[in-house]
Amino acid sequence: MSALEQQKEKVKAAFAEAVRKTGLLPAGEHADIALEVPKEKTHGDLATNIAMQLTRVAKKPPRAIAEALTAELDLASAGIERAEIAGPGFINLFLDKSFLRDIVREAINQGERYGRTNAGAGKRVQVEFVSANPTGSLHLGHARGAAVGDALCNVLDFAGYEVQREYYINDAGNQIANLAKSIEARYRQALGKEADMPEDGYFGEDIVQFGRVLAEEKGGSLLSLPDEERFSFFRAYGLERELDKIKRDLERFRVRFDNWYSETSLYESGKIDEALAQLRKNGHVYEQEGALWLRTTPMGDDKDRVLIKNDGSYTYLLPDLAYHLDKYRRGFDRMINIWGADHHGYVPRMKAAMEALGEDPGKLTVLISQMVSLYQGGEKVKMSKRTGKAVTMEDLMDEVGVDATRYFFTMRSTDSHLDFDMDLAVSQSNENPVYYVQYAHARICSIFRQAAENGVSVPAGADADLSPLSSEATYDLLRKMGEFSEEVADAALALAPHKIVRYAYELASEFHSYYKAERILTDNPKESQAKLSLLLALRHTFANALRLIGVSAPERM
RNA sequence: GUCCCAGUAGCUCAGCUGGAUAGAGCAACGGCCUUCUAAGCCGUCGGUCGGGGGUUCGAAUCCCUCCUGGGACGCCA
Repeated sequence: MSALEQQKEKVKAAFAEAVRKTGLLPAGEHADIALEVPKEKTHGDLATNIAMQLTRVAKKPPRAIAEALTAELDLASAGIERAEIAGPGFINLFLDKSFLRDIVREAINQGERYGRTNAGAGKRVQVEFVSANPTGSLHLGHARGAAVGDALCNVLDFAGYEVQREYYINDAGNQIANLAKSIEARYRQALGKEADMPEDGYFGEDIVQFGRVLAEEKGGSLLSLPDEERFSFFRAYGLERELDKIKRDLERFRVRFDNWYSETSLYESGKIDEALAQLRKNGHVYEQEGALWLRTTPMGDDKDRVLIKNDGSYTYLLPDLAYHLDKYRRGFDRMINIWGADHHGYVPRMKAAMEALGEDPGKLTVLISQMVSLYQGGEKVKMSKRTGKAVTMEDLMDEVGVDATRYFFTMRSTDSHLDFDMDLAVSQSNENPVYYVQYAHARICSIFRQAAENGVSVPAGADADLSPLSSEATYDLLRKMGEFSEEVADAALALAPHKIVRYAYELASEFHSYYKAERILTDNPKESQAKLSLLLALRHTFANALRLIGVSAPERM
């Protein structure tokens, strides 16, 4: 439990006792005492609205309840210096500040673990994200999904969940056939022959390259292969290279998956047939017009869905629901999917399918990663899927860099449309929030270097005398620093990694103000040591927060 | 037509599990470098929280309704 949480527990216990003494609640009932850190400093270190919450049961005006409570409150046991009643009935608490200094020791002792919580209690969570078809380069939308998904996993892990990152590879079905046909067409074109691209072909530059390379390496020899053999050659060739490219892009983006799950393996292991049998057994399928349907409407879907087309082939849904059933069977407490906005209409049918399979759809959460609009030079960058002209993840990493890209993609809530301003992301100016946060970390490191140059020892542990840390500016900074683990728990609960980005920014803001207000390396060695300890604690906090969102913490800038 | 997301300061967005005078960055304006990085700090200006109704001691937050923008509605994936 963090220093701040411990302090809160003490205050809660004191209030619980006060509630009992006043007899405001019937015996045996317990009030849920909510404590918050007020936005306004004049409202104290902690505040509670308990008096307002109790109005209904106690049948008294909130301020009267607040007075009764504060009269019974044991201030000393909870480290409270004074309690004030304010506004409609808030009780504002001004605390003995020693708990703030405890935060410094806590952060130094825990180091790269500072901020960890056990909110998740070791529950097993699986997060499936990106899962782009291996038919072309990862683009903008995938990059956002990758940034958000990885940050979310980091946050969940930090909040005490056991996390598995998974990528579902759609390496079966139509789109792969189209990939093979597209490569063949480009290959023929590279040989100088007439060849039309398939209707739903892939028009990316990468495919053109494959054709060229093959024409160079193999000449026209592939054309003499039997149809089936030729097709499977192009298929395997494309799949391997596209998947390889995806893995390289993600690696460079600092995203690693624990498991790459192949759609083809579902066919081979018989899991599709199993799922189908389960659906039949539960009585949720029927035949109509030569196709096999899943009855999803009773579970809230708009219409029933086809599982097997009248030509005998599977729709996307069938392997996909078999895949999700397999996830359930693997025993996760919770499964989270991150899907692009264009797939949001798919959510109800997947949930319905899970219900039809007899599983609890509540264990599956689909986060929708909303659309991204790219802006450059004040203009919206236009893209065309048809011609394969789109800004790829690789382009972004080349032009903007991994740090800024990840920061920008994570800084907004996942389900909000995102305007990505490339000029801002690359600008080395005070407008760029990435640098603002990274600079805070670099600044601390710089002070440590300065200290070393001056022959001042930089504390390695948490044993310095911290009593000199007693200014208002210091307290402001410590308050923010102490909230870290609660922010982590909050972000995990809300599946909202952008909260960590905001937190890091706010902490940086507090630090920059503090830096301006107080000199660290002073003539007073005791003071300098205490302040260097504070900075050491802070450095851990910045490093940890940045690590959660996948952004580097540079030592100099 | 149905469903999803969004509508908060000039711009981009937080806040939305109900709480105090609605926050931040940018932009605009005005200050701060003899001292640990000015990629920084301090201040000023700026809002009928899309409109209307309801629930509540209390609504940006919950409910209903309407309007606007974006997206999805295939035996494609």
